[in-house]
Amino acid sequence: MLIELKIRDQIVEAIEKCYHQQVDPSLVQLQNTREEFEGDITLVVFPFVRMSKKSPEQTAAEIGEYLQQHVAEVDKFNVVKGFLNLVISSSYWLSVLNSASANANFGITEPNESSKLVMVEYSSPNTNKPLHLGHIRNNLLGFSLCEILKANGNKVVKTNIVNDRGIHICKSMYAWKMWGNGQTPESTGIKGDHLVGNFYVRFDQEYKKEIEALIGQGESREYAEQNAISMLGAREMLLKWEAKDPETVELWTMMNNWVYNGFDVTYKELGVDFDKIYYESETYLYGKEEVLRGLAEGIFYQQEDSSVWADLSAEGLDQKILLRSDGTSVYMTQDIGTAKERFQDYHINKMIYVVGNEQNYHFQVLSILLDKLGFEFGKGLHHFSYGMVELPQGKMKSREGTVVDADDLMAEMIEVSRKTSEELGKLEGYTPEQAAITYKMIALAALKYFMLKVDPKKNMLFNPEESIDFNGNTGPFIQYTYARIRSVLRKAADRGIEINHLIGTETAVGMKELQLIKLISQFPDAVKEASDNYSPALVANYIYELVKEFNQFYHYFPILIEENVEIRNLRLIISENVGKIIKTGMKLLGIDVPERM
RNA sequence: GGCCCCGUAGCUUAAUGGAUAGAGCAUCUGACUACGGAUCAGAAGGUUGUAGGUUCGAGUCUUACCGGGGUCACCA
Repeated sequence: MLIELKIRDQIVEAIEKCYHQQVDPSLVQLQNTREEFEGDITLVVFPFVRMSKKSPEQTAAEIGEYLQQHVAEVDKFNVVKGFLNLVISSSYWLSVLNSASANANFGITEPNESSKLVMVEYSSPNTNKPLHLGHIRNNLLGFSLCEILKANGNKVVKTNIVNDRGIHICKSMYAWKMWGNGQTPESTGIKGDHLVGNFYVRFDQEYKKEIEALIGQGESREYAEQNAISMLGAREMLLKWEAKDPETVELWTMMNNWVYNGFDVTYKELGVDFDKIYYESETYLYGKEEVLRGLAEGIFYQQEDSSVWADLSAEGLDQKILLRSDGTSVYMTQDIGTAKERFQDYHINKMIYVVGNEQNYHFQVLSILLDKLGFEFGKGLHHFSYGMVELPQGKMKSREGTVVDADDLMAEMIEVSRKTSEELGKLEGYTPEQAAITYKMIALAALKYFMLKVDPKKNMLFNPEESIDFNGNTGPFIQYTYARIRSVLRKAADRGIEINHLIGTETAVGMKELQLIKLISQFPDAVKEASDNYSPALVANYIYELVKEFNQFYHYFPILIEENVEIRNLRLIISENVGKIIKTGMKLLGIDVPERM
């Protein structure tokens, strides 16, 4: 808010004039006045009593006096304990509403020539099983973060690195070859990623049986795990794949394509996308030369078995392996390589990894290693670390069948949405296609808002039994408010009411309207804070606050029926702008809003 | 065990070191002949895990402990 800057400056000046002290503007703590007190902006005066050598009350009164005289927008003030509550003139708030109203992109900062280019990596699935609830959180956070960064004037490259190689893929391949009878997505009607996932499960079942059999024959568990025939088969496939054996590569290509086609459907349904997809099969050899360079430069060291390590004890961390004794890369090695590659390919200014908090240590180490290798971006990389999604019975475990599948979850929610909509009968006159689009829009809003409204850093609990609510602090609640606003605006147009978009700054404004205008004025701050703090939840919380306030207003005050034309116009403008912010804000969360629901 | 994160109402959660810890769900009560009741209002529900410390002021910072999770792989 512009007014805050002005007031901050004047407070610094007031203290200089009244108490002859220099104050750092950052010491000036301004906050929104709490609802139970009169005022709009509140100064916390405690930090200044040492300078004034007077009581908090007296200090506040003196600063208030000064502000009232020197800032035209400050109408009056009151003092409660150490808090100076400033009342800002309604004409100021109306001018803020006018400028918000005149700006179709209110709250959004468009990128320009000098904008930073940020690459965000998110999603990053394995190709041996379908996406689940954990991936949903990752995808929604990643997508929303990108939208928020863009809304703050950054250019963004959305990227996804697909883990399409390794022993886990070979397990599915082996199972398909052994027990698949040539099944395909077409022959079975099963979505490709699910079909491949089924074979991954099948592998595990057979493998377990083999282990038990070997133990029954008197072998140790360890031996059995290493020498079960399925495991040997999968390992052989991995070797063949790395040797580029044509038959193995062909099988790998075919099954991966099934998975990609399946993922595409899920991504589309979720509404997320990428500008650039990396495949680990193409990047897994990257990084080795960087590690060898580090070794040559004495940054890393080699053990007798010729494995290469980084010593991070100076940073308070452990030893970290970078190349195996057979000279092959590990995960960390690849990440060093891909990081370098990305900065070269795109000339990005910043790299953000959307990866769960179980990898905090990994990214801490990655940052240090890149820095040691002399890459200036090492220290600047950001691990957007988010918490796990837990079920009532704890962590999701594929072995216990508690994994919540992404496709199933979305389908179930759409079904709930359809039933609710039909019961309420709000979509009469819509074609089945229009109605279907709306059900889906509502279901996804429920899911997305549910996951995005909580602080990304925290673990969250998801209860599939209770499913997700459509009432209260939810996506559909916000959509409903939007639909209502649109309905009012449609009716206004039907009745030939013309909206005058320039409000006279002397218009009489009620308390509730003022409250809403203040909230409207804070939208740009919410967008900025969401970016500064990497938190879509801040946008969600803001929208909820705004919508709750609007619903109260809507309940108590007539809009179209209001007889005073000036007030009616003001209320229409407020409604219009609240609607605009809901739409823009929800877009930042990757959520669409319907005209009717 | 070392390191890291988290403990807020029955449940899910909010709160740049600032005023009486704010919501939603669930429970109970009330409000449609105004513009959409997927709404609104009210009631009840809290020693912010426990005990100290710093501060004019602590859910927030700090120490110890208790409880939960993560991580410390020649896996990714």
